[in-house]
Amino acid sequence: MTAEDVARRAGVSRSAVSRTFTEGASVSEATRLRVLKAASALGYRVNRLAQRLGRERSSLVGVLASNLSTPYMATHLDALSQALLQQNLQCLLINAVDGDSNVSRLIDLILEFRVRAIVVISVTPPSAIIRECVANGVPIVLVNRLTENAHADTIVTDDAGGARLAAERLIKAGCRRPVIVSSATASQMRRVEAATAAFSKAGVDPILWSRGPSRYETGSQAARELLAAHDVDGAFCVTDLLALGFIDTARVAGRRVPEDISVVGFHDTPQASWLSYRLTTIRQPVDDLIGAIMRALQRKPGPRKPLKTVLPLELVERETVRKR
Amino acid sequence: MTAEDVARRAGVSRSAVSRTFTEGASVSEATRLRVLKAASALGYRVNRLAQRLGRERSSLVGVLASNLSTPYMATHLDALSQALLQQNLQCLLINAVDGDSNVSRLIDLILEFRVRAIVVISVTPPSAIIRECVANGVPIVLVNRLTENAHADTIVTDDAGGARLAAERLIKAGCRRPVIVSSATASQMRRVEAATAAFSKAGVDPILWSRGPSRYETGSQAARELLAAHDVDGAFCVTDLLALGFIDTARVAGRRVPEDISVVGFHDTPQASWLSYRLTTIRQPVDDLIGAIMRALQRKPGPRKPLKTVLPLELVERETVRKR
DNA sequence: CTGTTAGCGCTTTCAG
DNA sequence: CTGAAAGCGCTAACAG
Repeated sequence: MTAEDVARRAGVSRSAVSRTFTEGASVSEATRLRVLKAASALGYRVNRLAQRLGRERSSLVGVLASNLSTPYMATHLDALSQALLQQNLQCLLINAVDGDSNVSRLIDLILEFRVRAIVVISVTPPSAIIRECVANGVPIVLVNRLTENAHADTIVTDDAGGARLAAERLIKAGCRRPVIVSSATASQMRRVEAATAAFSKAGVDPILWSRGPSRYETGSQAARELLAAHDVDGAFCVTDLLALGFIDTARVAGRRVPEDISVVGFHDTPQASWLSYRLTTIRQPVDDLIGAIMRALQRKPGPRKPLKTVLPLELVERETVRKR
Repeated sequence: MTAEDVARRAGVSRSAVSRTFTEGASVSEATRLRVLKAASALGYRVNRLAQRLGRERSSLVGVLASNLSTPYMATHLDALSQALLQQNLQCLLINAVDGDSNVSRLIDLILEFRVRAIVVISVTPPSAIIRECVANGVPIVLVNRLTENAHADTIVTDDAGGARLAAERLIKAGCRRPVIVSSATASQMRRVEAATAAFSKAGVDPILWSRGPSRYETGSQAARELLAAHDVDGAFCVTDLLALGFIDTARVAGRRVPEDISVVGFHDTPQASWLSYRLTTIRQPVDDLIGAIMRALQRKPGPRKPLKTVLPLELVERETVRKR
């Protein structure tokens, strides 16, 4: 079913058909109706590929993500894909497997679809490919990736500030022998550094533990190793998932949270508020994040100053830090 | 940058360019190299839209989902999108908001992209639109949606069988006053029915509770209401999320799981194995599910018998059912 | 193996 | 407001 078929059946030209399906084109109500009728009779529907082939901006947005099953990423993707749909944008999802071998190739793949823009979550593309996107007129927005690249739009949450909040809370609770557990990704290391600095400033010297992927089991392993070897009274886990694993195995080992060990997480995923945990954590403002992304996508095409947004984080106080 | 530009620079015809980028086309190594060189110098990349516009099958697969942030859906989507990428298929993701107003419109939207196939998870499209897909030569595969429609490929897990397993386990544990908690979606109701039947067969008459969305909070609410009103000794929650919420608030209310109440979930999401829960549940074989989907996508085009797959489920025994 | 020649389905000037 | 005509970038038959 092509526009031609519809035109023939409606007894008009194919331009007329095109026009009735084009927002704000000039067609008389009469022909519009005839076309519409013919179209629905024939089950015609615009071919977006051919449509895009002409000049118009595509409605496809490439989304490069990874670790989708993680509560944190899942929440993000959910919100993002809903927002995209609402703006009449379609989401071309590429799920990089965790040890993102060649991100460049994946972005390249996305570019082949002549997308309107690319949103990158949870992986870091090399600077060269970013430049290439921009050269191709495809804005690229990096979420929570710090990059030196001056071309990409970047939206980051204030990881350092959040980590500081976490460390300070622990200090205020009287922790003198804290651990910081992370799984060594770039954005996690930023949190580790900032927390370490905050602890130092208060004269306490945290033990650093950093290993493996960002999973519940990793937090679990951290607790097993750390509690056996050290006399720990507080933990900043740079991810809720890590924190939950940590808490559970600490409890299995007979430690009480928060009485014996205070724990602070990061993200405020849904699980953090579950009654078994009531985790004190740092809230990522998902809605603001998505809002910023959408704003970046809405910008007019053409050469523009890249957008640099940083979102503040806040502590959400629940029950895994000792009161005093 | 078009194939034409590359051709000019390499001093060949545009067909030569096309051929070097087509798997298994006949080009001499010499021209292939020259084209490749010119292409990379120019930063050329195939335009998939135009490519598809010709005859060839698209590599786009439409995925219609919803509730992406739910651990269960997140796990699925993660696996599915990885599998697609691995097969060189791209994923056009449409996230229907929960109360899926007009699924038809969304499928229609997907169809506009001339996808190779559509995979539907977690919403149920009307029969009419399914027929339309098939009429358009776009196979549609329905995951865990029972439908009378004879055209769609369907892949379902044996919900009834799984529910029976759950009920039988509870009976074996000696539960005489069980509840079944669900949140009233179609596939959940199938589980409710099968479990009810299994209980009846053993001469026990379960209390049915069915309300709200499939969330942790719903399970929590169920526990609050049911435990206040009835003397419950077992619960089959038709979703892990429901089960987890149920367990947590049961414990807050002073009931011990499994000593006072045995609980069985459904799905075996990652959280089910967390140490705070160790939930006995029914395992959904995600890999098999994905495997079946991919198999459906791989099928040759053209008129074919729809594929009907049903996957068996199994009980995974952990620690929320009383031993005896 | 290679170039030439038609399209694929749609949008968009440009005249009428 | 409407139709005719010229592409958009690519692939595929068809001769050489």
